[in-house]
Amino acid sequence: MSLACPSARANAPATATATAIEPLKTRCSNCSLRDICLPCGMTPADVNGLDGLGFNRTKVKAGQALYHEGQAFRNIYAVRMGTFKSSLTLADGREQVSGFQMAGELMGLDGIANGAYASNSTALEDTEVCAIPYDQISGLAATSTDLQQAVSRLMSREIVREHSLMMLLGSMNAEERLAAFLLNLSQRLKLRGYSASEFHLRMSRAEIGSYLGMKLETVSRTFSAFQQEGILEVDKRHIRILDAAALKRIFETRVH
Amino acid sequence: MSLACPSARANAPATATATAIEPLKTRCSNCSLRDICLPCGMTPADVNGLDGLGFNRTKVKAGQALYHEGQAFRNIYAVRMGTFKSSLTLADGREQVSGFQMAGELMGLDGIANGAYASNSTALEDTEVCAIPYDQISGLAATSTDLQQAVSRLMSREIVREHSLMMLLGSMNAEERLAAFLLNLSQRLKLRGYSASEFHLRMSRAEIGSYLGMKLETVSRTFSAFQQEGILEVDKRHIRILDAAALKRIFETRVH
DNA sequence: CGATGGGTTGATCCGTATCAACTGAAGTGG
DNA sequence: CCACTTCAGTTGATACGGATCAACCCATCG
Repeated sequence: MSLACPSARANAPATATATAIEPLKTRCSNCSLRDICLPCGMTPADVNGLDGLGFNRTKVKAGQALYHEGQAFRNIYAVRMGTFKSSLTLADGREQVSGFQMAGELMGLDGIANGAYASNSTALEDTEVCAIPYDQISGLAATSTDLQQAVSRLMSREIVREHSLMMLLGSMNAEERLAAFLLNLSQRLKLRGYSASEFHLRMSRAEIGSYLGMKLETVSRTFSAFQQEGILEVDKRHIRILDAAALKRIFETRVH
Repeated sequence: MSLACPSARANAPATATATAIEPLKTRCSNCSLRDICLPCGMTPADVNGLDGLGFNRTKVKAGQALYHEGQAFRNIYAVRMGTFKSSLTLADGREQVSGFQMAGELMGLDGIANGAYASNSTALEDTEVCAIPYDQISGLAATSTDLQQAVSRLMSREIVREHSLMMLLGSMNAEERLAAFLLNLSQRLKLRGYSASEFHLRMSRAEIGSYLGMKLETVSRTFSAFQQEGILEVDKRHIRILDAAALKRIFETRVH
């Protein structure tokens, strides 16, 4: 529902787990993601300030971690390409997925609080990120109210996003959860120029289930139910939304 | 688990719903909450900067709203005294409680994203808050890296807090949820100099249930179960923790 | 003194978890 | 190139935790 507005560029010291390739510095001002990433809403002058930093671009292969819980916090990351999942590790070793990030979205903001990342970030496919050194960004923020506001807005947005997820987890049933999830994905893909009605899921049923607070079998069954009702066409991870209005109705009714 | 660190002082324009009384300006530097509120971690010099702003103190009576969803965002609020609940309004009018705030904790950070509060804040008892005008604070932040960092840290902390709540809602059963809730309360009360083992709940069973994603009857039953197991002594809203270790075990096992 | 609201407890029902069997696709090694 | 394994996903049968419905207690308040 909210437009994310994170950053995308390249050039920063590689983190422990990420493979640092292509140490080319990318500039925000001519990045294709500039309108949905960090510079979103900033004046051209301030975006030029960001250019001066020149962020490192890093590739992360499918299945690899960008950072881990507890690892020292250095960078905020902006997704340039591909999809990530954020997760927490439970006491018994199982993982709880806390979000999925796509192009233009920021990751790692939870590391500011304690100087260490509070979650894991894992690539769901071959990806590319901009590493944004936090000390540089906050140094620059001291001279640019604009940038400072942009970062604050992004963090606030993350808080709002989590609010609505809590609402979902606290008060919706399986169908409502999956409907909300699909509508959210659809909307974010659309914002990035992809089809809103037909797409490929980058995450497994188990990951969707973990994120939505339900078991993978229930996710699978709910997909099947939607298909039976003519709302979706589902073939493994390929999804086509046939009746978006019905999905919205399910989501908005939010009975239960 | 994380120490909150919001602000407490007084003197700002009253918001629509709050009763503006005592327009005395409070100073952070000699506020008793200074170590757990906004100035936490700041240098004395920067705290003096905050003093210069002189925040308005506002009283909010039990049951009254401090702000509503959609209302124009002006201030961040720091609880000085009493307890608040934050909530979202669902499509069907029911409310979903998203948090409880006590002395030293900040409210309203979700308003930065879109210039309007994204949640409601309601006093659970007679309370007092410091209204911190956001434009003043961000103006001052431009000159003080310290303050800017403090605000960022606080927002990040809020993100981390919500992460763990999502974890709770996504993967814990009724007993684990209530155990986690009680331990968290206990710990926050202790941090504020109150007893960690005996306290008075400011919220109803229904509010606890909404927050934890369960029905009020289930909350009540779970309290009874804990009492039967000798873990708690429960008399309406008066709680005494008899076996904190057992509570921790329930919370940490996090089976399910 | 009746009304109201918060809380407890019991009986029952339903949604989702759990366990299990199966399919198909992809990867591995002889 | 084909058995074999492995993994994601689907589907069925059953179990169980918590929701729901309902009755009741108690304190507060007009």
